[in-house]
Amino acid sequence: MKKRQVSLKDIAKEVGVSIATVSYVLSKGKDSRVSEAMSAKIREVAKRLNYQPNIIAQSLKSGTTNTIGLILADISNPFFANLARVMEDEAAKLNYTVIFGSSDEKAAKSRQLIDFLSSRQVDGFIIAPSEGSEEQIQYLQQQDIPVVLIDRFFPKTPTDYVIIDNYESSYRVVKELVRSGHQRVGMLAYTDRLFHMQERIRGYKAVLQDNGFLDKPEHLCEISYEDGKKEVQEAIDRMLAADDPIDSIFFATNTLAIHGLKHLGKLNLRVPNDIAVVSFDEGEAFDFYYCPLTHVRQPLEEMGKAAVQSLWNRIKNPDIPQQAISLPADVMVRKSSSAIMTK
Amino acid sequence: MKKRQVSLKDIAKEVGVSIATVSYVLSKGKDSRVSEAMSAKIREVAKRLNYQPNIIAQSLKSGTTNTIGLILADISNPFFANLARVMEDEAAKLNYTVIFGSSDEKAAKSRQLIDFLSSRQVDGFIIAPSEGSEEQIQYLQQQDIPVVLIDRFFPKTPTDYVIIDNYESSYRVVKELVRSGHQRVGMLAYTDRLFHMQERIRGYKAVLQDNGFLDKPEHLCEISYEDGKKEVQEAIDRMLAADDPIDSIFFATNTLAIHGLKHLGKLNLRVPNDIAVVSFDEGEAFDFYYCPLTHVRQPLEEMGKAAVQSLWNRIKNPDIPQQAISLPADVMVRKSSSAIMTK
DNA sequence: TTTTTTTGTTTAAACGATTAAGCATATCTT
DNA sequence: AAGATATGCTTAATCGTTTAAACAAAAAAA
Repeated sequence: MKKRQVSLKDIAKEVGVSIATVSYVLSKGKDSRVSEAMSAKIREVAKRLNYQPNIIAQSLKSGTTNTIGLILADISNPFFANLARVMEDEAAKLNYTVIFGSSDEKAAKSRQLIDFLSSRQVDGFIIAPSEGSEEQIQYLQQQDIPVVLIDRFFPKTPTDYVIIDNYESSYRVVKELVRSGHQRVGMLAYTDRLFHMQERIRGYKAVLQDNGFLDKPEHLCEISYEDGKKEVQEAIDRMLAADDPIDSIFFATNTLAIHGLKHLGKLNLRVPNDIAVVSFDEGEAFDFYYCPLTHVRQPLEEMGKAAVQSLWNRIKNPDIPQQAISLPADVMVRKSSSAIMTK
Repeated sequence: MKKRQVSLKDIAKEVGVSIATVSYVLSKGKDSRVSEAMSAKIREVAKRLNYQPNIIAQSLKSGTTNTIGLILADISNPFFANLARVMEDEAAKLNYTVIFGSSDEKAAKSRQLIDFLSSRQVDGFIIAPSEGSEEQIQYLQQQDIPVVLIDRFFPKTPTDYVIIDNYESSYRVVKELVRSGHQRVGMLAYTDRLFHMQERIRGYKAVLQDNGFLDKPEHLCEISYEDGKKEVQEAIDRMLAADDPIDSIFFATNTLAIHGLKHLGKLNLRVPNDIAVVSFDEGEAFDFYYCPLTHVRQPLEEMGKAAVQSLWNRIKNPDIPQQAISLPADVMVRKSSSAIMTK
């Protein structure tokens, strides 16, 4: 059986003093009124018995757990894994632990996670909210449980959040394609109503509009999360076989880009000569792609830090006004968006 | 301020009954002796007030938290991120939560994490132990805290663990190089004394030995975790500039491979014609490498599941004999290890 | 010397849940 | 009808910690 941890009681018994005295020494240190001799003795015994305070008990007493609930779409997605790592470190600096869960972009799973983490009494949440989770966020707010959204947010539900300007970034990266002479830009997006995705789409459309291109609905394909790979393949096939085939693609996320680029490879299409490509996000994977990718670089480090800081702020200071943090994202121009070579 | 959660007390007051009665109804259900009428009423009120049991309090009472402490080298490394994801799901099935931390292969960080998670009263640990953490593991065992090691283990410290046969896998993947005619195989490993790494090195050496090649120490380069990228570059440069330059490289981990392949690219060396390559692990990244990589495929899914199951087993059943699980790994033969083309 | 203040420690309640034991009533046995 | 058993609920202890309040003894002030 697991050995019972050493408790204040054990120390108290050993020293021959009350539990309270031990607690004062060990938790208050200098500014308790316990005599120096007694303090020293208690500390010595505590050390000898290897006392470790039971955080569960402390939490029950204090009503605070020094724990952050982190809900992401999928921890195995490098975008989220990297974010998680940044947050882990940042939280540790503030003496917080992170408990995470993957929602798989499903509102039901998100709901489960929120309930679960709530009952574990997390002090606050950092959430990349999935579609349909808006009421869940509102619920947390009604309960006055601190929440910071990351990557996405709900325009109609004011919260603290940390994002990048998706419209702007999208606009700029798609414009790269147009600037290098591409006229029939296709876009692959996920079929969700989340603001970040809609903004990326809006950015894409704005570029077309501003350059006098027709907005062809068949050039914008929305992909489900469930069967992304297959749908991406079909969408690309469709856009290439159309009367008016695309000459370039904008991938709205890293996962879409990964599926898409693999498929282009299978079709023996070369980037950028046969088809140009731009994408959101980056990753080790793209570093190995034969053609360096023009992409939107999200400042993961800053986003993660800002989210943790913002949450910490709200926890310590529940009544400050809501803080919307929009960080600048860089558009990294590489070869994949360059001009079509005339053969 | 954060609203206090609804407790049994609140329900008891509302219904006009004792806390115990409420507890019996809500936790024991059918087999309590509370009358059906009373039960129904209590359940109704609980629902109306949206009662969520306080897991912290339950944990304090039960001495069990349904929480697993997971210590990995780095959650942003895809190998570990994928493992983490598998474990998260598997743990959830058993009604366990995962709290993770990244050790960065440092014993000191590992020690901190263990202390930290212990004081949070995790029910057990799954650890990919870093070099120098052997006594930490022994300590946990002395405390009868369940531990399962993953990816690595300590031969002198018997524990439950889940690994693959690193010697065998290494042997087989290096043999691929030799089989296709390579005679001067270099190896990049991390400079740690951990068993998995030593086994991979042993496998490599065994292939050389079995094929009558001299064991050239300068063909085996050990890289530190701190400055991996630079050291990999230097090591490759050195091995190529030697009197007896290598014609192929075995990368002992995915991170080494990533650094190494990028450097080969910079040197304008083509795989496999200029230099052949085999590696441990896989990843999205390698899918985009121009030359499909011969590699050892670790069964992440099975490893993660086995580790969680094994830990669960030990938690529920502290006295069963230790279980060493060694899973088979596949060697995926691809183009990167193929024969040198004579030009 | 008496009163006040300071010092050093203990008592006891609390956090929210669980559960053995207790205690009435009600129902069953003979 | 008396004793046994079953039913339905409450009391109280417990997990490990914190902390206000109480208290006794010592030191300082009057």
